[in-house]
Amino acid sequence: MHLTVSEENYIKAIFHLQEADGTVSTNQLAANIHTKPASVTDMLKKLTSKRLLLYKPYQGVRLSSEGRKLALEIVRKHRLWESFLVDKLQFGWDEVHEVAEELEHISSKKLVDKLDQFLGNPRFDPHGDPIPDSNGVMIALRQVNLLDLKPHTKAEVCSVGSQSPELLELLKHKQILIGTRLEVQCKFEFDHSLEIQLEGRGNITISQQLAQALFVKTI
Amino acid sequence: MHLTVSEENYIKAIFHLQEADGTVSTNQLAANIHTKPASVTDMLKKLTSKRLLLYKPYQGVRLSSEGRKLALEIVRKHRLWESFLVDKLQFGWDEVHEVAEELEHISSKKLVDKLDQFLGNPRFDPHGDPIPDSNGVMIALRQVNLLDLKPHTKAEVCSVGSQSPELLELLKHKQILIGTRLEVQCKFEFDHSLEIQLEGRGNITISQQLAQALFVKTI
DNA sequence: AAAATTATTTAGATTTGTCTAAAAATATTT
DNA sequence: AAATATTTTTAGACAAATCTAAATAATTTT
Repeated sequence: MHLTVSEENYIKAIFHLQEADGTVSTNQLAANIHTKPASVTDMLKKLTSKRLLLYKPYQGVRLSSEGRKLALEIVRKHRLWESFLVDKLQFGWDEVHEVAEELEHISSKKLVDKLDQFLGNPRFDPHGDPIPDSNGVMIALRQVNLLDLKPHTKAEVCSVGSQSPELLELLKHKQILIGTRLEVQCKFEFDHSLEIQLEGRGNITISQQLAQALFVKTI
Repeated sequence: MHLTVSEENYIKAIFHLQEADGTVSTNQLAANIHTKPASVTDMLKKLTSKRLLLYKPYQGVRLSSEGRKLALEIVRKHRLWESFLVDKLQFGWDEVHEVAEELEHISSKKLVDKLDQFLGNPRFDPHGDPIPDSNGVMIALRQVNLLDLKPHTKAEVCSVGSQSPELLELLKHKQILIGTRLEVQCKFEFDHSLEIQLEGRGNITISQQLAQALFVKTI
């Protein structure tokens, strides 16, 4: 099954968007891929006819198992190339994404597997995201430190790093508890503080010290 | 100046074809790129309007200096990636061409230069072809075609004239690779075949077609 | 030099992936 | 539940890169 670069980008975008929702809307995709909804509809029909999507007009779309398999291959390539760029070519971890967006479309399966081996079969990329193995199996990212959470990933607080009264006092004040859902909006290099959105509430700022004490799981 | 993959392939093909002739015909290009002459004409007009070609209808085409500069960038990328695949990922030198055809279109200049450095700034690729430096300067090969080698001159294989799988298969079978040392014993007028002695091995016969595809330097 | 052949270009069609504008379906508000 | 707003799809157009078939230019043969 050979896909064009454009088709691969749709598959990948749907994969990432459906992590959160399960089902992805036409407008969500259009915004993500920087195209118009009409173009998305066309592509959804095309990929559906290739049996890569489960698509009901007006009802949103999900990957078929075949589509999911392809998505994982693309994600694998992306993350392996990012690892290569950072570990071997000394790129900064913040400047590899764009280049990896190009490299992920190189098709040779043999290349990917040899690259994986060359890198020592890394389990995580430079951003901490898990790398699917050559069978398309990706370990679930269970608990990550809130400091390590990527912006715009939805997560749920699942543990705290200490039981100190001072910490609990602060959490109480900010009304953060186990199960609270949130999304990192942005990170500030200067003091490593985060701006996060609490589900159903507004945005708040979290200090480095506080973020370090919170563990979340992506949802 | 951003070029599509297709445009880059035309620039590269013209570069390689004009080495021999100076000027390249529409049919030559069509055969090389596996398209029809009509398609070539369209592309020549397009690339000419971008000032990358010197093209007179019915009179053939050459690269402009701007076009030549771009061609050298593509050749540089191709040969660096081939070096990477062979030296770092342990590909066989006869299986890298196709993958490098894809990798050569990755656009990041920074990537290419870091790759070059990572490889130790190699001067030649695994096929013995010179790699242009980051300023687009490529050293000339003082190499002679095996057909033109005088009998009883010792020489060393330093490049092959094409990357076709058929040729590479034959070389593999005869165990001839870059660096193999040989000496022409005699030439036969009838079919232009050669008898050559491989250093450390015996004598073998080389057809005209094969000799034509091998370039050597005297030692 | 005229005829025949070959090479090249032009004209018009096709596919892919995109777009805008309008229509239709769904969701939300009153 | 009717009106309004939003989302999604359809219809028709466009640019890129290709194709086939026909026309034209250049070259070779007789």
